[in-house]
Amino acid sequence: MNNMSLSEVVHQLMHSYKKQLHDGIENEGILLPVNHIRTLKCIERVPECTARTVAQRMNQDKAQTTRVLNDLTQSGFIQKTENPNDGRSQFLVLTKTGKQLLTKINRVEKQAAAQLTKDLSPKEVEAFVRIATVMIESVRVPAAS
Amino acid sequence: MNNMSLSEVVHQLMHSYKKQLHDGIENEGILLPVNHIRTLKCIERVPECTARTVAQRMNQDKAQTTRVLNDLTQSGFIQKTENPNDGRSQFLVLTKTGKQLLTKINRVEKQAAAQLTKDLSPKEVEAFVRIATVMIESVRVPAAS
DNA sequence: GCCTTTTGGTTGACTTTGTCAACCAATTTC
DNA sequence: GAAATTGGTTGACAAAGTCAACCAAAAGGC
Repeated sequence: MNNMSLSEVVHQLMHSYKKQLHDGIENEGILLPVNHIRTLKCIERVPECTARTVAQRMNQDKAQTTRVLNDLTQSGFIQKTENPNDGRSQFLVLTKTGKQLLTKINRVEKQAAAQLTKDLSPKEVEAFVRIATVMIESVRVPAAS
Repeated sequence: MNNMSLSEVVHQLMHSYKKQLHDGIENEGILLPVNHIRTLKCIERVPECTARTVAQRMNQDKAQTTRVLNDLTQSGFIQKTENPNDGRSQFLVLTKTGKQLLTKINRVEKQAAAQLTKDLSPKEVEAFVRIATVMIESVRVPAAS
């Protein structure tokens, strides 16, 4: 039996998943990197989403977040609108095009996840997500309040 | 509760783990990217290891594998020796320096893994690795025999 | 209220990881 | 023995990530 270490399975799972998702997305004629997709989904899910929100939720460097957001803005998938409470900040809003794209993305991601979990029970998948979340939380630096 | 999707936990776990490992390695005064470390560990574990073996075991593009191996060779951690059975191929051998480095790396990686799994039981960790392996296998393209 | 500190976001420059194509020599296949 | 395949290499590029420096807005402290 191929007995991979924890670190090795995390690497390979990441790679497998990204490839699966990427293949699915290409089949759908979408040319967006995986990270852009994660960002769109974050914006979809979080009310009054800002760049800071995305960076935090995605555990990502703010410089990187800004760049992805700029790409998505230029592609017409999102818009930045003024935050009335903070002049430095902008709310991120999905455009019509962005929403349409996300419909496709959500379908593709469901397929990718289904492919990955086809040999697993729902309980096992749930356990996996729960355990992974515990690991993530165990090393997360708490955001300043 | 923060209910992350499968894809999101995989991303964030990957990121958390790499950062943990990277921090530990930096503390040890080792300046090697995580991928180099994975490669060294692969060479340590597999008898008669070749570039092809590494690429396959790590689910990685052979061009990328070659580059990492060249870096490690130049840094004096491994050596390429002739494969008597195949003129195209070389066996990869850890040098003394490479072995010493791996001793440190194995310690750091153990610490990183311990940190990540500190709130989990051994059973949960084992379940995680098993479930992850099933997912990886579900999308792996079988290597030509 | 003014000065200092912190924060949200941006840009530059760079590293790391990953991918695809084209190539060459060695091996395998038929 | 010629054709196909394979192991490995190099070039060129994209994607993901990091660090530093910067600016304007907000918060904090006196």
